[in-house]
Amino acid sequence: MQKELDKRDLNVLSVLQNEARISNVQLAERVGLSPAACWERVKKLEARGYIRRYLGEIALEKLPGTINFMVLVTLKTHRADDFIKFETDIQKSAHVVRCVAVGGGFDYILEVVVAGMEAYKDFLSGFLERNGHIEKYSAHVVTKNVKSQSVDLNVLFADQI
Amino acid sequence: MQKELDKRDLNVLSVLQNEARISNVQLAERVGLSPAACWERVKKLEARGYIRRYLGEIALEKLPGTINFMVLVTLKTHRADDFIKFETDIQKSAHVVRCVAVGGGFDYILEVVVAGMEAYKDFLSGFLERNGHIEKYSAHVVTKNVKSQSVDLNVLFADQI
DNA sequence: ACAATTGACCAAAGAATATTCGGTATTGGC
DNA sequence: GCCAATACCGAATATTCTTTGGTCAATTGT
Repeated sequence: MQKELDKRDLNVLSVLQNEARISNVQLAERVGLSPAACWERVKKLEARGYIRRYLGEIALEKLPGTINFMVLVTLKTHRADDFIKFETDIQKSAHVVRCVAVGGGFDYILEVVVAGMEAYKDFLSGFLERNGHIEKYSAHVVTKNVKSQSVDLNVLFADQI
Repeated sequence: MQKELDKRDLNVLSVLQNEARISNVQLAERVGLSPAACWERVKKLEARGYIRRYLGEIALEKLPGTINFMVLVTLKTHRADDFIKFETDIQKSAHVVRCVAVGGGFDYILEVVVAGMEAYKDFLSGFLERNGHIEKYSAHVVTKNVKSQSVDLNVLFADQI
């Protein structure tokens, strides 16, 4: 199995990234392959882990009463064990939709979705306060979704395409 | 056209959110509808704007040299015009994949993807420094993608389902 | 150099799916 | 009661998926 992605692979990824429900026939046309060859490539990209999954972007703000907020978290202690414990807790919470570990000033950035003010308070007092590992946090309600798009692979790897 | 989402709509959204490429036949089975009825529902949900689009989640960290980072931004001034200008700039940058406006302490949180150290520095010095509206910012390199999942609509609206 | 192997590709075909269409039942006004 | 609107189903056609077998070119081992 080859190690790198060629131009066509990047092309396939680039299309699927933005139009996950495109038919294989159309995708094949776009990248200049026969449907069968294209299908093989997609399956391989999936198998090799370049495509994690396909998801529908739901307009959560249209659902009544949802509150979206970001939380910056600093842990008390920074041993490997502390990180693991915190991250397992995060995985369990259905309200945390995203969590990245970051460098510089604090440790994690979370994105959280709840279904109302009550759930919002419950999350902060319940989940965060009860978690013994957290030194401090700051919660920031999302007031507007300014932008949410995929990386343009053609821009990102302009030199390789 | 009805205003609310019924139990089945939430069900459909819940499935499509996580498995955007599921076949309509299988989706119909899961939500207990005929394929035709299910198809109509999906099309309506799309037309009503509850489903924004379908996207493939690409494992960017597997692509060679990509750097992912978050930026917290505070604007100098806070008139409506300042926000608009900043947001238009954001829309133009292919490297900014996400931007939310937030309350509490600072104004925006950005998520940025670049293809190497050089592009990273270029972004900070170029895009951010040159933008006259920014008072201060802090950049935080993402060291680990701890979690990235969709909201569980069944949990979020447990009472309504 | 030269098989043998491998991988990517294509065309074709059968299986499965999407999408359209007509028709029925239920609902909510009027 | 009656009409219109809506949600649904089953069936039919158009399109697609997925498999299969075979060609070709590049790669590998000898």
